[in-house]
Amino acid sequence: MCDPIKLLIVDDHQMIIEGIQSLLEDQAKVKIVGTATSAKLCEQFFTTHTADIVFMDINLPDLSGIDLTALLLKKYPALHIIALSTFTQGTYVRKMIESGAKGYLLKNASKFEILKAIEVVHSGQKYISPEAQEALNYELNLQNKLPIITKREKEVLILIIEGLSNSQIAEKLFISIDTVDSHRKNLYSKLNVNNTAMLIGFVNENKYLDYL
Amino acid sequence: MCDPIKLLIVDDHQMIIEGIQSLLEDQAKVKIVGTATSAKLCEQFFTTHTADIVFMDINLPDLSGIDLTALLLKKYPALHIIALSTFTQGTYVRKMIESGAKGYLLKNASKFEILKAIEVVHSGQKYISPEAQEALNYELNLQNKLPIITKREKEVLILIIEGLSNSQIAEKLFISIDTVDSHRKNLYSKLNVNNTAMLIGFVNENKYLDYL
DNA sequence: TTTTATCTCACGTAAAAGGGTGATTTTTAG
DNA sequence: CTAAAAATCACCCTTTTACGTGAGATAAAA
Repeated sequence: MCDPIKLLIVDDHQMIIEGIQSLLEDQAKVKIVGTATSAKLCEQFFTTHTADIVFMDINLPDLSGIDLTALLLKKYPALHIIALSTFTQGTYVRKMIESGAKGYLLKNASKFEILKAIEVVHSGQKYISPEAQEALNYELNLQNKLPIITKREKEVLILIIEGLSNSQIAEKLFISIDTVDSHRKNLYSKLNVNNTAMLIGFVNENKYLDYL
Repeated sequence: MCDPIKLLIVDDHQMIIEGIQSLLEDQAKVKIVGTATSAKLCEQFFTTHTADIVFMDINLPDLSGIDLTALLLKKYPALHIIALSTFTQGTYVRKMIESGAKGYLLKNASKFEILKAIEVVHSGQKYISPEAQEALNYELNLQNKLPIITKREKEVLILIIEGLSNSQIAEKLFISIDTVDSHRKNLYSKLNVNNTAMLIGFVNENKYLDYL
């Protein structure tokens, strides 16, 4: 038999850490080599230890699991990171995968599913839980349908949402009011709305700013 | 020594259940008499068993922990329910307490805090974790500070948010445009904003419609 | 290099919003 | 019953949006 898989758990919930430990304690092929309740502690861990697989919570007190994942993989590209989240929201799944996570598990995963994810990911493949996969598909589908706006349009959009008038935006961006007006018109046209309220409504409904 | 405290854990996350069990297994004064991963299973539990304290997750697949708490307490008023949540959001804390929960614990609680909560609540007092208490105070504070708008103003507000113009609103409510304009001005004045975007921003930031 | 997209600006018009003030009627609450 | 609050409407004026059209400059992609 080969060496056990070295697992690091990064989660700020003591209950979750204990839960995973408890679920995996009878598994010889997986060995929990450490736990960390913050991004900082996680980074410290890697200065003196190594791991094969990391269970990564998305909500950490100091840094998001998404950013921490990207950061760790830059330093240690061989790491296999599996996201661990309460949420099925497609945006999270997408961002974790984009950050380089090899797996996505929900916190209501069964012992069986946890083990499966570890094995699949350790073998070099990806494992995304069915619910997360579905949310991701939905997300990607939606994403393709959403209109694309330019960098400048996004800047203007954000300032509009903040309640600035065209003239205030113009002042802030050092451009003419007419230009701001043009961007605004283009936004209305692209997003298929015809006033400020509808514009904001569109952004909120589609969590549009998350895509940009 | 007296009988151990009978604890039921209601949470749809296997990891959390395992975690709590693991944290409490060496405690003689607390005995976990059951676990339930849904509201339905929780209700079934009580048809054949009893418990002193219930750890209640807020997000359950079939029914919210808030509603389940109210429902259980109607049937079994002697129960002591402690909410268990990832979230510090004041709204949740408030609603759980309103539903009759005697405690509020965050899922990153330490073993020590969990035990303390159990003991305090079992003795008949309330235990709310410091962070949750703070969020609750903030919530109640905020609630008192939020301006009060009238029924009609609320109707107009909603239509504004939906993107209708004053004239469209007037048509819909069978009143004059000037009247709609008056309501709009009063809204701006009461909520201390001066354009549509800021109005919507205020509503979103404060989840204002939830209070009305 | 040439096309294409983006960003920029201008002008004009009509509609809507933003703001102030005042007044009547209806409802609600003390 | 009476005072206060809410809902209604009117008018004025200024600013901002909304919509159309056109066009030059620049940067990116084919």
